[in-house]
Amino acid sequence: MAKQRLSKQDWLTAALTALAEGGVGAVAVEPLAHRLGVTRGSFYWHFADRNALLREALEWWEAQGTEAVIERVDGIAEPRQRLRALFRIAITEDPTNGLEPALVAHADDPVVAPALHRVTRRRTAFLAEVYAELGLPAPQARYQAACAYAAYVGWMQLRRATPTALPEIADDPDALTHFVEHLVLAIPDTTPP
Amino acid sequence: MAKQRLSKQDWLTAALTALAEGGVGAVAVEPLAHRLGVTRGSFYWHFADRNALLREALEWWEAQGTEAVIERVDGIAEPRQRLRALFRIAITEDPTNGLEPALVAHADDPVVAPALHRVTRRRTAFLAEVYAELGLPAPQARYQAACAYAAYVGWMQLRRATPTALPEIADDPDALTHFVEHLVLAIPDTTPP
DNA sequence: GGTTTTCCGTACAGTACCGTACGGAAGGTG
DNA sequence: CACCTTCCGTACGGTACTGTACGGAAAACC
Repeated sequence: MAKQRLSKQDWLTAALTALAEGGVGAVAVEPLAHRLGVTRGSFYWHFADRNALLREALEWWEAQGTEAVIERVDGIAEPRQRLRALFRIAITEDPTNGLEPALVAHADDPVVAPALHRVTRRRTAFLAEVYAELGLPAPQARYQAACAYAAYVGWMQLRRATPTALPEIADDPDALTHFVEHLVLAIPDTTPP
Repeated sequence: MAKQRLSKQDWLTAALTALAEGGVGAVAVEPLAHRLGVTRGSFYWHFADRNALLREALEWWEAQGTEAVIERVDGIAEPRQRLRALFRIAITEDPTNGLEPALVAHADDPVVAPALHRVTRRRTAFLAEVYAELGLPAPQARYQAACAYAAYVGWMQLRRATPTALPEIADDPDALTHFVEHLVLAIPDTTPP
């Protein structure tokens, strides 16, 4: 039923799945081999060691989960529509659900840290550009980008961790709309009375 | 220099520190014993096993990090001021920084899941109450509570994971103000044109 | 100050994973 | 069909952790 011979990509996708489910510690050669129906002999032909698998898996995620999405929405002329499309894609089409919390939990890992750093910078920079295009001055645009990205990250996190405790976050389209509009509409004046 | 004899609480705080730093997998008896300057013989007198330590540590965190904060701000009459105080306390006075991402990353853990569930429900319920007090109808209040709590969770997560990639999130008081006001000011009308 | 309780060290299996070395089967190539 | 490359299984040693059993020191009590 399963493939007899595995490719490198098979191991990468399996690693990303395990990473999203059980964190960095779950990216272990023996359990993955067991799940793939082979022995560890297969792994050590494709990869040098466990860290190599982790590094390559993160590089693949970095490309698919960031650059690909940005390219898809970069052609939308109207900034607000561009933001809406971006958030909706990022939230609803996430192929590796729950991967980001797993990475953040091991942000001190020497393999995880660089990938996380690059992705965060790339995404917040893109957001800040759009908010600036909407008329916010540069510092405000960066603040707003940080807020929006934090909200996105937290949303993904809660949806994965506690879907039953927060039912509207899982499958309520109205809640999603509320959330997206909350991110799109930047608040101009924030000085408390 | 270090205490000769340890109490149960010593193990609990050490477990929470390790949990915040290295995730659930880092709550291991032998490394903790080494860090505390004792052997594992000490541990197995205080606790039945590793899961017991994890469970009790989470219960302690649950009480300190949720109920205690809510009680502190519950006396503030003005709802907006109550929200501001709540968020500022939760963000700036978090004693166990980075613990939540570690928990979310192992949300499927049978010990972690119940604690996470209870905390999420308690916090979002409190937020929804305040937003309702601000005039939002019940569903909107719940949506807004979910948004605000997601933003808070993501903020804590980013601050711990990528402080260098997002410098304003770490130690910029203006960014913090922007963020808090972004959460306090609920957006009434969200229908896109 | 002797006894009891509290706490910790030591020693012993047992488990799960890593990485290496090597042999051999499966699959393409001439 | 020989041959060579690609891929995988097996076997070995090593590391790190878990939990248990038991003895003994350190504090507390009267």
